[in-house]
Amino acid sequence: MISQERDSGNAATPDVPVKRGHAHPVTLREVAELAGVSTATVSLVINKKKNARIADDTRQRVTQAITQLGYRPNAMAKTLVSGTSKFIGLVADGVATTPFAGQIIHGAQDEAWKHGYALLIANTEGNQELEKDAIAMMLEYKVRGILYSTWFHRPTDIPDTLRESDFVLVNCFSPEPGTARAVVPDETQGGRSATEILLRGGHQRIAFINATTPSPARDGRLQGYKDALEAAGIPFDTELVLEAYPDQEGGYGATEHLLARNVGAVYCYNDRMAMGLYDGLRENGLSIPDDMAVVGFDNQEVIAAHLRPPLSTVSLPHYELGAAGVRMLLGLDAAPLESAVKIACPPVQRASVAVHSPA
Amino acid sequence: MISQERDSGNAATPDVPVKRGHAHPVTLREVAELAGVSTATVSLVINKKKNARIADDTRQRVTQAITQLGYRPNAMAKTLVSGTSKFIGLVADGVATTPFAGQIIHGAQDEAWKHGYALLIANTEGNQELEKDAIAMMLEYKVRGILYSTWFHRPTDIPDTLRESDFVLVNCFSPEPGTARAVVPDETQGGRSATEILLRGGHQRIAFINATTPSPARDGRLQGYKDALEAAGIPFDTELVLEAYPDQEGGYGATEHLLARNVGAVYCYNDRMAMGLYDGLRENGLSIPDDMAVVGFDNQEVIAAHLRPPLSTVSLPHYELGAAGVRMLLGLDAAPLESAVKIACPPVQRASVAVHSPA
DNA sequence: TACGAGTGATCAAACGCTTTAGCAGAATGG
DNA sequence: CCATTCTGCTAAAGCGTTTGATCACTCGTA
Repeated sequence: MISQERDSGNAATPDVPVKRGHAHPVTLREVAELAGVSTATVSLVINKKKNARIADDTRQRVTQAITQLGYRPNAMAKTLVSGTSKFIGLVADGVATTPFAGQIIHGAQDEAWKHGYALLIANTEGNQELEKDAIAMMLEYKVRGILYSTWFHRPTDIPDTLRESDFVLVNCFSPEPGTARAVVPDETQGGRSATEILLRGGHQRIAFINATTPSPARDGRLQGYKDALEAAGIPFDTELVLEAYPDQEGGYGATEHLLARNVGAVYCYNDRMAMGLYDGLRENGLSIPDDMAVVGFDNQEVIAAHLRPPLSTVSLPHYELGAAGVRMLLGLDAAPLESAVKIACPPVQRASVAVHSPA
Repeated sequence: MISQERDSGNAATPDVPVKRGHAHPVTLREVAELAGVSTATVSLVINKKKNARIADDTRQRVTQAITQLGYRPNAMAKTLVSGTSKFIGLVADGVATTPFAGQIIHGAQDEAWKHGYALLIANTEGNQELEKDAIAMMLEYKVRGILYSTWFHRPTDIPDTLRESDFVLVNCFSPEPGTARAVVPDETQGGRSATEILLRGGHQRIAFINATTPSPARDGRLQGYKDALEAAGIPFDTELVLEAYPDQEGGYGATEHLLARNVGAVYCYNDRMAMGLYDGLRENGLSIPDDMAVVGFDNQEVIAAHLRPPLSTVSLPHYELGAAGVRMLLGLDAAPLESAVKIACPPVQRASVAVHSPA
């Protein structure tokens, strides 16, 4: 005990806050006693209450006592008084699992932090039971609100308990419109941007390899493709829309069908398909972007930025989704109930599409 | 008031818990009043105190009141009384950012949940200031302990404030041994396993493309390679160890040097290098695994499982790191101070190495 | 009959903080 | 010189739980 009295080597600086390890935490009262004031005064000083009248001298003594004791407020006690915590809950059905969707966490965390909130996360892996428990836990901790997110963009049912709190759907939306605030990626604009990259590359005959799996992404990305063509005055040709399972194998498998279409450019439903397609094209002795210009979708870093050549694509704005979700929750962004707010999917140009030098 | 008595449209099912939206939350006292008992009794019932004597009849009335009111305990109040919360803090320098390391979150979350804890996460992106604030926040919320994690395996300094709480280093370790509990991947065993995949494939002359960037991984993976060779009675040949920047471009760039070595098998420092190498080999008209057997390291799902052919590799056990970290923190796993606990990197065999049929 | 033991439930303090009403004294004004 | 205002600070209630001490009974037993 005695030997613990001073930190070894610290003897020269006596007024340094004592390292108390896990000892009994310092409370407001102790600070008050040291400063020779009431706890009320200390509280007022700490919270810099605007209309509290505190003598400068007193203020000094208090702050001095605080640092001397190494006082740390007990957030639980605060919350108990105020009724709501500085937590924002994030329940995810797999955000932590899937690679890039972890950005939702990241964006939410950054934005939350910016406003003095901390993130309480729960990964439910789609397990209903877990999900219920997670939400219950968050409610018990009096979270300011809950972000309910999915790892891929889709409609989702809203658990009953979620309604006991403020909440915002992130990367998903309610099938019945008007019942929940939501923020989702703008698939249509994304599809349009992707197609436009190819159009700007001077291509006219552009194929689209869509996913076989039904989803808002599938519909939106196709719509964007159509929109872009229409805007460019190019008639939409059903023949040029293929379908494949949205992964590398799907993209690879689509190669022959693609080649049968006699096109010079292709827009893939996602980067993984594009990656598979790269292999397929290569096996056919075709080079990218000269024989075939390719764009993907998702901007899945590990893939897109490092394929040979690097893949032009469109970003899924996961980070922004998380951040926007938090802002909506806190009422900083408009959050219409009628329909989901759409976040742009910005195009990312890389070498898989050659720049067009108009002859 | 009167008009609120019943939920509109709910008149037929009077005993259903009232949906109270964000109204004043139900407290213990209200439950007690409804049940005609004291709050103490309600508390005892809720917490199923073993040595509390409660009449069955009373117990009934209480539970009935609870569901009728839709009571939810206030975790903050509980925590205030008990002194520590059911939170485990996770501070990460980029776990949420980098794709597969999100698994640390996932593993920690699952394990924490299993023991009744929730995860409080903070992504510091390496920002010291943020980090300090994050830890402070966690301390204020009286977390049970903190997991301090890094997105790649490395030595790390331990922030002072961290010591005010229980903590475990995850995927990193203290440069001064004996000062902190830690859990890290077993790079050496991983390197050995990777090499063994090739050895089992019947290869004798095996190159290793190591990273140029110094790190425990670089050292460990090399050591494992040496160990495996030694165990197989193959002399270590410095010539066969190349170095490159650990990404796709690095792997690609290493191709020619590799080919100059006249080897039939190569073990890459990571999957990204292997991915680049695939391109390089292909351009040289070589096929995998016939002309060159390849193994990687990391088992980065998006890449490894979907290259053509799929890549044999070794898993970085991020999920397990997170889970083990939590177990250590809670004292469920042994957690020596002297040195970091090593978690196995299990090999994952895929088609990039042909099975050896001994002649 | 009275006593100890058991039973079922309550009392009240404590957890650490915020906040409002209000008090004592100093300064100001008429 | 007294009334008023201002200044600086405190007392105390309250936030929703937990928990050890206690209490009012009812039995069985000596």
